[in-house]
Amino acid sequence: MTSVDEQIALIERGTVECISREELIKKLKKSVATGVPLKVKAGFDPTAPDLHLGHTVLLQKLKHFQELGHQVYFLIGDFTGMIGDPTGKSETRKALTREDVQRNAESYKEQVFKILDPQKTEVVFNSTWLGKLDSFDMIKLASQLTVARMLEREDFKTRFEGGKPISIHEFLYPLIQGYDSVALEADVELGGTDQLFNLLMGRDLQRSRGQEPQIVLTLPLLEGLDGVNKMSKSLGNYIGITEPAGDIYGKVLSLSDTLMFRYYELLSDLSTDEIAVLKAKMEAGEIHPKEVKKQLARELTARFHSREEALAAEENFEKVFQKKGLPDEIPEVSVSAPDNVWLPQLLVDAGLVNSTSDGRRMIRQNAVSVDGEKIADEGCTLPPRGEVLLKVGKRRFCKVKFV
RNA sequence: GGAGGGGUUCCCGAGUGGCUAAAGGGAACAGACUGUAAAUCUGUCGGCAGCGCCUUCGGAGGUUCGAAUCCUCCCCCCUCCA
Repeated sequence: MTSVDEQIALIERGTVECISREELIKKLKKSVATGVPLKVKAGFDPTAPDLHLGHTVLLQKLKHFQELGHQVYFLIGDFTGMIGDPTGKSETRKALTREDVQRNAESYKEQVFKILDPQKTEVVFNSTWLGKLDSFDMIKLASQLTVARMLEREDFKTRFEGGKPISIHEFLYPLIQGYDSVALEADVELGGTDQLFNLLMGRDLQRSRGQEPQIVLTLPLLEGLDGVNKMSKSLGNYIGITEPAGDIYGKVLSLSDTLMFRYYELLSDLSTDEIAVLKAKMEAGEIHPKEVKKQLARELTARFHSREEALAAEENFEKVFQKKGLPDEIPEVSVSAPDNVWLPQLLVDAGLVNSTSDGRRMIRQNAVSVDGEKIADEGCTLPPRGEVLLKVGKRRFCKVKFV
């Protein structure tokens, strides 16, 4: 087994906070001495089976623990998922059924094991123990915390002060998450920096039940493609790990230069020294920033696909965007039409625009081309024969086959 | 339980009877310039087989030639008091 010092070094790499380091050392020493691995917990929301790069920051850290021989508990928060979280008002979130949760869990496993070692990962569901709590237990749990304490949490506080609604059950979330740590007797829990409050809750609850409090490790939140908000599916600023190689590659390349180094720091396997060298060279004008970005794009694409696919994606990318050519794979749509087709309608059928009005706007904006010819007339119609290649803007292509 | 404020198009937010498909900002999209970077400039930003018509302002009714704007009931949110 790796020595305590070496373990600490790997564990601390890239983490924001470790509460507390002394306790962690103590736990590691004990683990080395007894040969008993630490229980490392991380929780995931069952509603989002699409993992993105933001999640991988955490997964990489879990992987580090596995490499050090510890036991990872991948916790799926199905209990909360089945209740249904009403915070996102825009789309009244449906409560998940047992089947949904099960399906999502399978999808999780598939994705997670691209990074984690399935042999050393235990997937657990919090409904296993939370489902057994009765109202009495729940109230008892709730009595352990005051409202003032709750309002210490940044997002609750801002919402409260800003006059935004907070439902009572949202107060229960941190408690429930903390209770998970009690149930698992977790030694370490990982989470994003935004989870700090919830993570600490686990410590409080464990302590109050006579358990040794878990170590809390927080990891930085990865900014999404917009460079402002954290990467999240609902904001649509994410790179999913199951996305096609070309998409991952392209999205990485569209990052801003500043954000690029953030991604290097949080995601790359390069050492901090290597990254510093790259940055210095770029600033000295020895390497073009685009080359630095390409390297990152290759690395990340290869991680979720393969080296070959990453290179193919790069080649394709250059063909399409630098030489304004055509991608290797263009989606194809079959359309049947008795008469000449109005172009805006065809664009809708091909899924390139949302409505004919939208299509007309695009034509007016000189964004539409048919077989490489820019179209200026929104009244344009096409004879329904053979195949045509439609293009809207720079990156929307579709081959339409008339049948 | 009482008093007051509010719910507007993806988001924030103006709009108190016709000039409002609805100001302004943000996001997004397109064009120019680029490195599908940033910044900047320009334009678009409900729908429709086609520019005139249709559907939108929490929901349902009503008044009116005409309603996001007025009335009634309902739903939801916030603040203060108890």
